[in-house]
Amino acid sequence: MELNDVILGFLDWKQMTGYELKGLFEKMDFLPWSGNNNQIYKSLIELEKEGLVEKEVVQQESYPAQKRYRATEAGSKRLNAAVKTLPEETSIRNDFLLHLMWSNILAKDELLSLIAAYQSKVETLLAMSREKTRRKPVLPERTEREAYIFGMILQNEADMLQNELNFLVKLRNGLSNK
Amino acid sequence: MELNDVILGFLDWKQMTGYELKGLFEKMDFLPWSGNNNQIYKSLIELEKEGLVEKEVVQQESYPAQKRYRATEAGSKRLNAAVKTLPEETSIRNDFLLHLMWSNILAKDELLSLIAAYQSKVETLLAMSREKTRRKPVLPERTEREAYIFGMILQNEADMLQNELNFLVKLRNGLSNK
DNA sequence: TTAACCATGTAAAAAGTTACATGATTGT
DNA sequence: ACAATCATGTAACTTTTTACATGGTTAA
Repeated sequence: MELNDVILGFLDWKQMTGYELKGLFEKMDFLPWSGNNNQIYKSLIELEKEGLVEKEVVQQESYPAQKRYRATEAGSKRLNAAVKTLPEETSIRNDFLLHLMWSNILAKDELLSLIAAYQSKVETLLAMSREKTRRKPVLPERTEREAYIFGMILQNEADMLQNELNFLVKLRNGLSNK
Repeated sequence: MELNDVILGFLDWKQMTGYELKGLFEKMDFLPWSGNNNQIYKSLIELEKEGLVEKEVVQQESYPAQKRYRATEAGSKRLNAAVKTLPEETSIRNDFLLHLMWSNILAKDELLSLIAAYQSKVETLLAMSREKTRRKPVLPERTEREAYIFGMILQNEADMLQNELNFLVKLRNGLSNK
């Protein structure tokens, strides 16, 4: 699933502008293409050219005109096909492991404080993740099943972080006598 | 830690060629810059220009000449500094979650078979990961501590996959009555 | 004879991030 | 006054992946 497919999913859920999409991408950390993501505007133009979305221009008094997009029939079909493909394997980029890899040049106390520093970073991220799950954003909840699924997706991030913490604890314990 | 720093780590461990480095990057899945990675040659030239590595050209009868690199004093220093920086947060790219996100358009049996298909993929990856850990490649084991650390790094991949499997099982259980 | 290995590199394309650019409005 | 929000886009840059390019050797 690439960026365009995910956008298609949102626009199949409800009509919205590029600006609103940007906000959603920012909030949902499990989506790649985060940060200051203006490729969305380019994608929308592309999707429209392919006939997968259609737009409606809404003039406003005080703000610039909105371009409100929604998925077309063809867009829904394309989304359906994309969802059914076999998901790619999860790719993880763990910078901590790269540090650990060459940590032999560190003294023991330096190594332990590196681990401690990273661990507290992960703990902070976990707390933030839980907080975000608690006051969850507006999510598609068209059915009970969908509501459950989005709950699980939000949960997943915390699971991963907890797993990382477990690893760090194991690591420290193993290091204590070395 | 960027590509050049990781290369520096290898060359601080022992002298080797770009070709050998390529092989190691391919084997170690926790390293980004995998696959057919020829940027290594460019990096080596760059590192040499910066005086962080030095090369020795070894002529061979039947094969092309080898350029054997090793880290310089300055290279070791740079590596040391890089290792001490606070590691970046782990970034995960989970394509399965993107599928799940818009799986509302699937019938229940379609959803379950999507999950099953992905699960068996993860199971295969886990088996492969364990197999790789069993007959581990030549790793730096300059000290007992380093040997332990590389063991843990290899372990980490399996941990992550197992965690993903646990998530999938939880998901299926939760879906059974929806 | 075909694939894998040894050994080096260049080039192009794709994907992703960051910065630039504009400009009114609303809340602290 | 300053930051954040609303709203759209372009441009440049960095990173990563894929393909091209060469050419001998060794093992199944």
